[in-house]
Amino acid sequence: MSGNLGSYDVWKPRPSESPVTPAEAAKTLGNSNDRVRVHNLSVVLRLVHRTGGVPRSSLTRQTGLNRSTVAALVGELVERQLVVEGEPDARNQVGRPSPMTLPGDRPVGIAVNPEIDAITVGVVGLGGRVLRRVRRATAVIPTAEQAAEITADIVAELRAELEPAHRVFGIGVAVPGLVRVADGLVRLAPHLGWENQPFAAMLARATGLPVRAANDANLGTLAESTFGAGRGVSDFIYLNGGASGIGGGILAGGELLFGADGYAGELGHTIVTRNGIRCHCGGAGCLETEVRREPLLELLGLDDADADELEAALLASDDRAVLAEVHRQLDHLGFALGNAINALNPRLIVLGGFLGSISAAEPDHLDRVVAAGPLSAARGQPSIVPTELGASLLMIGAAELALEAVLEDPTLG
Amino acid sequence: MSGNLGSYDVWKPRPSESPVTPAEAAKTLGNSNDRVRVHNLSVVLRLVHRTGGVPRSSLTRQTGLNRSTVAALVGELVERQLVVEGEPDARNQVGRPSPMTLPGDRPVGIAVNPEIDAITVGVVGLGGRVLRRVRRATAVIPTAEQAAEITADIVAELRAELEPAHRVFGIGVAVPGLVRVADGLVRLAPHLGWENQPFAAMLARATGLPVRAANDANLGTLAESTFGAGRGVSDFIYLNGGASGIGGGILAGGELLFGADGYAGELGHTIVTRNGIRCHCGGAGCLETEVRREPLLELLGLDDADADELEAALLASDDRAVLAEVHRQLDHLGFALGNAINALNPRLIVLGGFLGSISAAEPDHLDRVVAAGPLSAARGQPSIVPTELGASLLMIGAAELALEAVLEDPTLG
DNA sequence: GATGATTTGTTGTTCCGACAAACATATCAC
DNA sequence: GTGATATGTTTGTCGGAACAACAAATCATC
Repeated sequence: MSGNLGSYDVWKPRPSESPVTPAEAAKTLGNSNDRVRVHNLSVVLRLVHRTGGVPRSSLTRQTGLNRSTVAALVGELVERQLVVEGEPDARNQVGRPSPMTLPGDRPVGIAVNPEIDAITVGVVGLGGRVLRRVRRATAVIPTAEQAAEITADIVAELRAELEPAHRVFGIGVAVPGLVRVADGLVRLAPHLGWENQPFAAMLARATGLPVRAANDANLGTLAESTFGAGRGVSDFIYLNGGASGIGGGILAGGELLFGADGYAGELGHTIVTRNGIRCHCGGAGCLETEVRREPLLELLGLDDADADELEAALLASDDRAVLAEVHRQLDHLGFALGNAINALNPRLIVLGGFLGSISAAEPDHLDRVVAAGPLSAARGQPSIVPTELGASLLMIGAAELALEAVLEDPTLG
Repeated sequence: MSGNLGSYDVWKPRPSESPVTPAEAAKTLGNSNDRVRVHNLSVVLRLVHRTGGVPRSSLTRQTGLNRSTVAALVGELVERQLVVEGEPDARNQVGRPSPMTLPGDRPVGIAVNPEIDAITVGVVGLGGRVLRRVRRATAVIPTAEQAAEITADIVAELRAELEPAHRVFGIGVAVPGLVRVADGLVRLAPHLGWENQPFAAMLARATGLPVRAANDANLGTLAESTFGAGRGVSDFIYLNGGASGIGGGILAGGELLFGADGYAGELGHTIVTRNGIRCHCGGAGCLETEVRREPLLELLGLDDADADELEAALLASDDRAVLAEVHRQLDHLGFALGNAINALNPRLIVLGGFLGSISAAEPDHLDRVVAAGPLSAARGQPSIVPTELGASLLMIGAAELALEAVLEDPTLG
């Protein structure tokens, strides 16, 4: 129940009783002291990563480990170029100053986000720092093969620049669709027109780097959890409204919820009305068929607008039809959120994209709808807040997937 | 990523970056080797607990630990009377026979389930074995104070019988309502008429034992996960239909999902229709106002019936009105499940109580409804199965809560 | 600005637990 | 019976974290 090596962590026994395969068992051979070491290195590195830099004394407190142990751990991480020690924080406090432990510049992860009109590739260092960002427009919607090829080209160029000063630990892909996280198969990405495309495998072959893939909104959730509005919150729901629909992710018990295959969090396809419009997904009356950006843009007489522009236009408008549409959409959103809150009891709801815009346009409406939901009086309301991370959200989230390997086992470095 | 001390387990870093209080940090003092030991003891004990007994050689394989280490661990557990070694399994296999490691009889947890007309208390040993079960009927619906008093009386009687042969490690309470798991406050138990009753604290004071409390359906989920239909499945949804409504629980990533306060899994209050009947919970059109046992009993001309009798009656009936009502209820159930599946991507749905009955009466109907849901073609269907644990479900689940302390730290024993 | 209190970094030692190797034992197959 | 195989048992080794004692750097106070 309490921490193991430092209160910062808890052992959680794997719950399944699935027999361990010989291959799996073989992986666990070796000295257990090594494991303890790896774990403690991981704990320290994650703390530095998440905070972007902390005094070493703070690491000692937060991990509960001995001063000398933390010194040794940080020393090893410095040697592996995963962290650097910096000048002590200038603060008014008695006692010997403690050197800052900062994320190192060397380790980076590559983030990839294929879209219908472009492929974006980013280079992200520890601490969620986006170092580079390349957006390559495509003439047509790329096939998975084309996307892998284009991405591999960009990655090759970036590596030529980056290495050997930096070390690329892997690639994380944020896919607008259903992704089987186990092997990175894109089961269905409707807007890209991809179905059953082993995109992670393609990209791994083309680049020689380890590749992991997941749903874009799930990775957005991860990013918000580590660096954004969800920092320090162990249970929240993230919902993002984009041009291609509504994506979502669930953080539960401090863990991103993937579900059995990685398809969890598809709150955009929550059915919000029994006799609604048919959705491409096979259902009808999905949240994302009822709550869309287009009707709002049309009513506002806008051609195109990003979330900020849309929000400004909504706030400036006093058109009754606009207000009615905003209310209609917020009602649907509130319905979906109400049921999700009921199932998940989150502490927080984070809204991104145009969902943030319509919520900001009528700040109290959504709260009221949610408050009218089941059990809300007894349970209490989660706060509803906008995203904190802007354009870099997906880059950070996807890179997190790539950097996870070093964060979990810093001796890889 | 892989296991630490034995592949059976994974370290999971605590995700929140909340600063560790000095008190918390103090708890983690001490030799880290102790921690490793405690964890490995815990792993072995849990394996024995879950399986009800395994050869020691199997423990070696499953944990990935060294033979000699496992021998030492089992030895310590035997010394602490948490497990016993038995005769080797008679099997046709070369090699020296390995002694069976069986759950010890000494450690027990006490399970409590307050209901509107009775309080049930059970004594459960490791391996989910229900040793005793006392049901004390009450003339009126008990208040929290009364329930605590009655329970304390029963517990005192049981302890007089049990001790010192057995050792009671704590009390787990399954409450039909919203329970704040952190401190066992019963936030709202509508049928009992309890509101903001610190039931766990009351019972702890009255018995002197550590008490934990949680929602009954959540504990049912835990029981099904450890010993029932959900064994070995890391992502499933459990839904139970009882006389007082519909309760649910979610197992996600191998962990019971409690949410921010412990109110997660309230799928009985999923809103399934926009203009439905008002529910006591404050919402309207909740699943449990639309899907109820009473209309079925009425149509069948039954006065009262348990799940099995209801199921038999449903299967025997050829009344059109009955069928229509079953379909109506399954449609609502399918709607709620469809949205939950969409959010959580479970591998399995476990139905208990009369929900299992109506599903069994029309086996394909629910599957069809769920299959028509959003993204179901791409995602694939979870299987829908009935519960495996019968009357002992809540006893086992609640006791699990009590035994969790020893399972987590066997050196307490 | 010296002095003491306080906090933290540094160094050498100790202790504990898991592993490894060698041996012992019990079963199966022939 | 004999060999192969798997597992229990015993003893020694090794690694990592804790601990203690000391050193260093800051603040507070006079």
